[in-house]
Amino acid sequence: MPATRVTIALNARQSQKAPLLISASATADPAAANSIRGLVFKTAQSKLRLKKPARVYVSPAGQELLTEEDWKKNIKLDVTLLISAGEDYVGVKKEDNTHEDANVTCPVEILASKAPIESLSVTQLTTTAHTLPGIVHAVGQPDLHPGTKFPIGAVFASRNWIHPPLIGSDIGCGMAWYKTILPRSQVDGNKGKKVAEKLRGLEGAWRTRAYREAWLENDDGSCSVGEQWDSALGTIGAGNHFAEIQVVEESCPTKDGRQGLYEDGVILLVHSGSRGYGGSILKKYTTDSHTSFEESSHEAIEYMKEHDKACQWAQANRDLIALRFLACLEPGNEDWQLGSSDTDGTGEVDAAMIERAKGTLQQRKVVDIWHNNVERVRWPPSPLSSMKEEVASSSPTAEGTDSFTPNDMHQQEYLYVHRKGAAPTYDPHTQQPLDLLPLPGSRGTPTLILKPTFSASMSWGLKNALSLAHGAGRAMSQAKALSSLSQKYKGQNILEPRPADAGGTWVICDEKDLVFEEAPDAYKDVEAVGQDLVDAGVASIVGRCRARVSYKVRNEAR
DNA sequence: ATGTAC
Repeated sequence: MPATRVTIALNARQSQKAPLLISASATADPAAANSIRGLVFKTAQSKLRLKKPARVYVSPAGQELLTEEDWKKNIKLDVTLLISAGEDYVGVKKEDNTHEDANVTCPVEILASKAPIESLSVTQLTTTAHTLPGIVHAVGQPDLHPGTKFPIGAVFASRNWIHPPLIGSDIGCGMAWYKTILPRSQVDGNKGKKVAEKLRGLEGAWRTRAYREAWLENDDGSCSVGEQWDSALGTIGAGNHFAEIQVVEESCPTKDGRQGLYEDGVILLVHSGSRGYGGSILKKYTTDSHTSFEESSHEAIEYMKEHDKACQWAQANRDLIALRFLACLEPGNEDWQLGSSDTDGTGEVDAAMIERAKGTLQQRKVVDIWHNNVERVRWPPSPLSSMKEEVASSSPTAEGTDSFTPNDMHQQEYLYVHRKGAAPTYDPHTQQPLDLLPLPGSRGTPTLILKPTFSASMSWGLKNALSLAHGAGRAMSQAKALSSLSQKYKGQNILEPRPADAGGTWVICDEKDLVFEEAPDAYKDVEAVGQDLVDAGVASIVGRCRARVSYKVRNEAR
């Protein structure tokens, strides 16, 4: 006997609905243990978030299902059941996809001219901006590309509404740069291969549960989220995540001299997120039909708490990945000893060792940003305090635009800036502009060092929604890259530099699909993406780095 | 992206 597919919806709000398969083994008798009624109520609780389902009506007839006969007669393919918390049948409302808080005139900006933009991603950007409740500004960065439903490389600022799907499952994903003390002579050319060989023992869990929990302690307490997810702490993950040893090939110190990257320096770029935890949060709080929360709702508050925890966890994860890499790269440094597996043998957590490693790591850290998160910000952006000087000296013509002056501060409100693959232009903690941030290419292609711009002409960050591109952006879907690039490079090893290319990258990737899915050809030209940011007046390119060793995944058994 | 969901 096949299962029967029906739709259940809230009687009070019929736009909120969910599909339900009723197996043939469920019985019509509402009093039975395996009743259809029980199944419907359970689904209404989990998918429609109706705490106490009480009555069921058939739509559009409005008949209430009470007796076994009622259930038997009415459970048929594609019927819609309206679930009530006790209230009477409210009748059929006209199907209306537009939310009353949707903003059909929401401005949508795409900061690209040189970088190719697929039309599907523009449709996704515009549709999202115009249909989700509360969106007041949407920006497509030059790395914009289509996602399953929502675009990647996009920023959405909303009033009152929080939309977890716009951040996605990898909450807290981002990038951090750390300095190493290696001279470039140790990573250039064929030396890169030797360095790649040293990168071992990085797959799988790091040390013990007790060590992981100790690593997750921070100033605000603990960001441990339970062993189920904590066990992945210190691992890079799959997809576009990586850790990369790079050489700074050009670098222009910024005028305040705080530039943290020096020419010929060897640095480590870590791109990873919250592993399984972020996805579990998205799943826990959203259903197919319930994806947006008003800021004061209980769900929004609980979601934000877990979101913030995932961001902390992801940051601790990047730090631990860096520690594990540094233990391989600088074996003489005792501060990194903690990064390797526990060879002391005692198994006891050495708190002093953790403190020392964290301290030294923070000294090495140049920048760490989240590019998948939601942040509450004052809007419209005002000249940040460090920018006062430039405000004072800005020309009177610029004042005539929609730019903001400190006098207008009281007109600001708080909005939620949702970033899905978009880097912030400032440090959310200090509220100061970032000196630099990475715009990674892919493997052999350069990573640009960006410096965000703040000026009256881009309305102090309104134009780019206080954000920049987070990478080159996909030019091909994973499926397309896999099929076309595995053909193109058939019989070739694209994980080593070509013999003529001394400046190339040694790639560690023991997953054969990933080799092609993440090949440079699958991405846009990072120089075009960077130039679009410059042309839009939102960033300058202050330097370039090149990867020497790019670590994706290693099969240790090999 | 992911201790995926079907």
